Formats: sequence, structure tokens, C-alpha cells
Amino acid sequence: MVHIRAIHFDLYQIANSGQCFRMEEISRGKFRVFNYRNDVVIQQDGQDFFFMCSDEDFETIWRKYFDLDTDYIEFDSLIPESDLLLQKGKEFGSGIRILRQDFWETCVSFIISQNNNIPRIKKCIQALCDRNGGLFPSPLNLQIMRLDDLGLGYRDEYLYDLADKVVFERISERELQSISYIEAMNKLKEIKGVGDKVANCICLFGLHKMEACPIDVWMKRVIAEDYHVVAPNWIQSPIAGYYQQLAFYYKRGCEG
DNA sequence: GCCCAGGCGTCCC
DNA sequence: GGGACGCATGGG
Repeated sequence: MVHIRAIHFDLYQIANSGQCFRMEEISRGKFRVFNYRNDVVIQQDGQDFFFMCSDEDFETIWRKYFDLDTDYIEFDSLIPESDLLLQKGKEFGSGIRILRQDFWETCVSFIISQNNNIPRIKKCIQALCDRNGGLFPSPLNLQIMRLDDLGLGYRDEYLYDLADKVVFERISERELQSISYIEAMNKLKEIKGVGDKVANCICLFGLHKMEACPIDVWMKRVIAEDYHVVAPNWIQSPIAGYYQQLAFYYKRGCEG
């Protein structure tokens, strides 16, 4: 077991922030988190965290996953006083971090997410894992799996196209990390079923390109209702993705 | 039965 | 280049 203290870190908020789909509260303050083939149980008590894993796993896997070396208080301090939506968002989401999730899992998850709701996205991903003997399928696994009876709707062919492109290295995490956000977006949109929104989610949650700013129905609602239909300047910020996540979590928490 | 969901591909203009 | 439309599925 590993004990740490951390601020701007709340497992409940992160689990319900819509950026990950395999993080569940198993008892009060106690969460099980999966990231591709790794998993851990964490107990949170305020600013105290108990990771049920070795020191080595914490240092090599989970410290990075939870982005614990990034100062989110600093990000919050850059929000203008005049931006009432983000001011409320940073209070409501005071424990939000942008996870550094597995690239492959993020691609699969957000292709499934299109025109779908979060509870059902979770069910679809769980069904994929169940079908693969409890493990999240690798690209090679996915290529040969039967998908048409997992409740994915019309998204089966999108996942097969993704798996092919990854297996044949038409899409590679290494390359996407080495190129710019704009170039990565264009590359990702070559995958069937990946448009602007999903590509932004992959850039933000799977590649940690923090300028990526996914615009979904909730963000459109934010722009329409909280910014008088004019998109705020911060969507061009180098950390637009974090601000977008505060806006999403706040808006969805209030109305969803 | 409706409407909606962290949208996108395809048509059509 | 942009705007309608259909798309599978299940929750509310």
C-alpha cells in the first residue's frame, strides 16, 4: 500500500467527469480504477490517498495516470475573475485532473461515446472486456472479435477500422505524440467514426494535448446559455481542455 | 410511444 | 464549405 497526500484531487469528481469509463466507487471513498491492463484500488480520505499497490506501480503507473506532478491550482489561478462560468466550474470541480489515459483504450472508448450516453458507454466497454475474458481487448484481439451482439449499434465497423489502422501502424501513439495538435487531429480523423469531437477527446485524454477542446452537446449548451452564443476566448488557450472539462462537469452536474 | 446521448458519414446544394 | 438526415441502442 502507498500513502500520499495530494490537493486538487478528488476521485469522485474524476470518476464522474466523463473522461474515463472504468472507474467505479466500490464503497464510500474507495474506487477501483482500470487503465488498459492495469488496475488499482484507491481509498480517499480528504487529501489522504491509499493506493493498494506497490511503490513501483504507484511511481511508474499511477502517478503519471493521475497527472500528479501538474499544478492545477496554477491553472485555476489563470481564470479571469470576469469569467463567471469558469469561476463556478473551478469551485464545483475543485478536484478535477486531466488523466493521462492509455491511448488505445481512449480511442476505443470515445469512438463508442459518439451519440451515446455515459451509462451506456460504460456498459458497452464492459461488454467488450467481458467478451475478451475480462481484459480490455488489444488491437489484435479486437480485429478478430465478434462485436455485432454487444450493443454497440452501428459503431462496430468504426472499431474494426481503428484496430486495423493501429495494427498496421497507420495510427501510432508514438507518431501522434511527436507531431502538433493540429496534425494529430487530421491524422486521427482518418479513422472511420472519428470526427472533430472524438479526435479532440483522444488528443486530450489519450495524448494529453491540453489545448484540445472537445465541443459536445454540453459545451454547446454552455456557449449558448453562459456565453451568449459567442464562444469564449479560452477555447484557444494552451490548457483549453482543462477549462472545457470544468465547464462540462459543472454544466452536466447542474442539469444532467 | 416519445426524446436524448461527450457525433459522424453521406448526401445535396 | 455548410446544412439536413439517418444511424443502433437503451435509459428516462
